[in-house]
Amino acid sequence: MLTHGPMTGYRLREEIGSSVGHFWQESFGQLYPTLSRLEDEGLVRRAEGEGRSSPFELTDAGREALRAWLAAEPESLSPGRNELLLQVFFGRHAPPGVLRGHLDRHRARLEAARDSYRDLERLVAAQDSPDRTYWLVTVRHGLAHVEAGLGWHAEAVALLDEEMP
Amino acid sequence: MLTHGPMTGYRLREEIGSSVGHFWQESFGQLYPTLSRLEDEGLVRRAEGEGRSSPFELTDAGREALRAWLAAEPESLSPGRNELLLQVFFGRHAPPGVLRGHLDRHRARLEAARDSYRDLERLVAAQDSPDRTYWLVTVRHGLAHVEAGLGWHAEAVALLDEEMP
DNA sequence: CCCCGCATGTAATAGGTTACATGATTGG
DNA sequence: CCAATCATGTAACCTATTACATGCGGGG
Repeated sequence: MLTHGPMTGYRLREEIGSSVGHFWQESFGQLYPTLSRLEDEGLVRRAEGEGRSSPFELTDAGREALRAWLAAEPESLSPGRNELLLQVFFGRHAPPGVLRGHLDRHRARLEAARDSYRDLERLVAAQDSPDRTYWLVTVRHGLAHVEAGLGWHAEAVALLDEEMP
Repeated sequence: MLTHGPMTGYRLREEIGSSVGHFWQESFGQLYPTLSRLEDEGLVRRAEGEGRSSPFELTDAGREALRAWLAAEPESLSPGRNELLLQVFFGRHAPPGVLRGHLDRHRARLEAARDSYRDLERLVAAQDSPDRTYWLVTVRHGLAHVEAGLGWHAEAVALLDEEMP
């Protein structure tokens, strides 16, 4: 994230939240110790602090480490846990109507997410930055999955309605 | 999972892996302590052990707890972390071709996952169980998301190829 | 002058995985 | 009889979140 320019840890977290927040997040309890470690390893250094704070900036070694990380095979993301799906799986034992409620509230969350992805898409598409296409691709990922979720919802409701009319 | 019948902890984990494994997984280090806790709480009990092992079975209180959990609002799943997307986001700094390699290997993994979901779908669709529809819905979820991922891959490659022809 | 936002950090805790240790049973 | 599988559990470790503690500076 420091390729965007020198930043304090606090600022860094804001930047993370407003750009890669949909698929990556860091807490302060993680950020500050990590920054110290990176400083020890010579990958970042404290820039001249104008005012009170001391922002961090990338060193040449840091830029090199970034390139190395980009070339490394990404951790194939584990499926993670999805409690809603677990409830669907055992749905036969649920009181009537309960599952439908879970699914409909899920759809509402997906629709809200779709709206915010669309806003973000417009925002990214409009800007003139060398990063533009890369960022757009990550937004399209979010959008594609949210839309898949909405399609699944419709199908799920149809299938389950047959079951218990 | 004990609604399927009494089971040992070992068996339970196998069952988890082969049914809800795509969206939920448990390790032994988690399973055995949890079973002990559930026994203390009176939600499961050790069934008559035919042979060496002592399988667990649901108590009435356990079945009631299952219904209560099914009615509870599911933990809205956190976005999680996706290292591939992070690499795409910072892709401008990557050596040429590297990103494309990551994406193509990702596609191969998705295609393999799609195949195994399709197999599973046939398997579930063919069986005659009161749980059939519920299970099918969870499989369709996996399939929908894998297919969304494949669509995204094609789009991503197209967008990035414009960028660096 | 007081509150809010910027800023840094630590401690407690949670949640989970991996590795280790152990032993019984069974099929080849 | 030996290897693989079934079976149970614990200990170490790791990763990350939450809460807590602290302080500065600027605007109302």
